[in-house]
Amino acid sequence: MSNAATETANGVQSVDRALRILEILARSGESGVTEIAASLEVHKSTAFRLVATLEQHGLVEQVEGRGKYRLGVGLLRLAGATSARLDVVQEARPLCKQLAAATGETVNLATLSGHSALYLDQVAGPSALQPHNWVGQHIPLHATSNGKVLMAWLEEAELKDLLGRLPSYTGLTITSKAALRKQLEVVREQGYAVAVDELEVGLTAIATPVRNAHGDVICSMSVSGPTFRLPPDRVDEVLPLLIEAADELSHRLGWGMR
Amino acid sequence: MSNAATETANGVQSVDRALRILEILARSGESGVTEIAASLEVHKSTAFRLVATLEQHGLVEQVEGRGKYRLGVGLLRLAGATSARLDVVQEARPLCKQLAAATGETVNLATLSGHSALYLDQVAGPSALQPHNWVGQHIPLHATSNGKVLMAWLEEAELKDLLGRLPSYTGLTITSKAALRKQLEVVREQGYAVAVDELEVGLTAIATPVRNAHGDVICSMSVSGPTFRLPPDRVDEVLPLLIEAADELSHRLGWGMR
DNA sequence: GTCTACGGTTGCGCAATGAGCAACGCGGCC
DNA sequence: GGCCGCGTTGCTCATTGCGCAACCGTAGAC
Repeated sequence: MSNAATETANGVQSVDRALRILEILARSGESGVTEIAASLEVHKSTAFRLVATLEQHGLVEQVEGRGKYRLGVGLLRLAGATSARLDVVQEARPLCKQLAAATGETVNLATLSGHSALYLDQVAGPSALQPHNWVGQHIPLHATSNGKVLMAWLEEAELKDLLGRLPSYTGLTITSKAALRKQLEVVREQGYAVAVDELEVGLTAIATPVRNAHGDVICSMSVSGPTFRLPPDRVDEVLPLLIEAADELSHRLGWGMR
Repeated sequence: MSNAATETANGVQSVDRALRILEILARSGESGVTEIAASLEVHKSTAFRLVATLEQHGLVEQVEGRGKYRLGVGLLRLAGATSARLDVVQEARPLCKQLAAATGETVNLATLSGHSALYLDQVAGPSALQPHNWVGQHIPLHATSNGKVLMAWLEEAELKDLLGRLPSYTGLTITSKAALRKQLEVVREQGYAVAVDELEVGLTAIATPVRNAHGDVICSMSVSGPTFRLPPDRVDEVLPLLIEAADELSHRLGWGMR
């Protein structure tokens, strides 16, 4: 009967709508009820009730009494519980902390998710405030050291699927497929990837693979910081520390035990 | 105040149930459909359909084909969008204000920065005796309640790096590393730190830790005032208020639930 | 200062939709 | 092999969630 427009295979309608509201808010940052209702193609009141229910659970909150809605802190609690059960993150946390302390820079853990890199965890260096929290964000693969590492050990078929458009973010972003493939070759050979000013001018990052018991690359660990603090010779200093930490993590996940 | 307890208030029933499933999974780590249905006091099939809808949006995932369900990485993505705009100071402000009003003393928020404590925010109490504004100032760690809290939960390596010279400011300043370590032990045990006349004669302060979703101590909240207004018995009165405020802040930042 | 418009909020009644039931397939365990 | 427990699915009914329309703030224009 209901040959709905988009993918509405099955599922509970109102729940589906509620979850779409969360996604809308994630994308827009802030939205009003009317705006949400328009996006969902439902009546204002329907959208309002859904939002109200989400609000009761702390997943959304309204900004300043009367006004728009945005995602709430309840999500942080849920996400905390999520990453707590991801054994990789759990296992990695002390290592990341130690690495962050040793290098003074920010350490990230990223994995492949869809067509981009999903940042699983972040430990900031001793600098006062967290630079920019990337946890949960999807970051383009071709412009980051993490992304290069995650792609480098993929099967040809999977890789091909990921290499779509390669948008440019700075003058140094790799935008040609051939050049990227060549890069990945280098990454595979040397066992790590570097990205200098490729995603953002002034941002340098180094990444290495983390393997599970089967030897699959399941995520990548990176150290990143402002380019002026991470010139080539400093990168050479940090690299062994990063590799040591990532190898230790792989080891704890069963890699190399046989 | 504390959510989750009050149910069946109003809102969209199916959405409410779906969100409760998320909370159940956050608490249990993994649950089967039958188990969830029992918790919700609904039929198995109902629980299944709700879970299936959550799964379509990546908020839950089933472990290994046939089996139990757990929270999914989609939550990390949503949480990423949340924490992108999340600012500790901003989140803390109303709580600090309330605490300042309740205690009549000055409330501060401090974090670790290099080798000292950086004061992020300050809300003065209504008293006539206004202390000078510490926001943006770097204050020695070993002579303040905030500093002790910030050090108490550090890794040994990081702590070692911080314990250099311990200059004396008053007759009561802790200047021996052994004594300081002992003090930190106490702080860890009792969950708060006190400093009386250690930085300045006539200045008393109490501080408690604020944690993020991972449980890391990211900053400390303190109440401070002239020692004559904060004798030991008054400290005992203020303490629960401070702890409540700091815990609430931690809660808003995602701590708890595990 | 008044008027208008816009956005969030709420009571009401109908029917769409989500919940319960029961049956099924599939493992694991006696 | 048979039993039991699990997740999963078709069917049916009435619960419940939806659309409507009216309400009530605030904000901006004239």
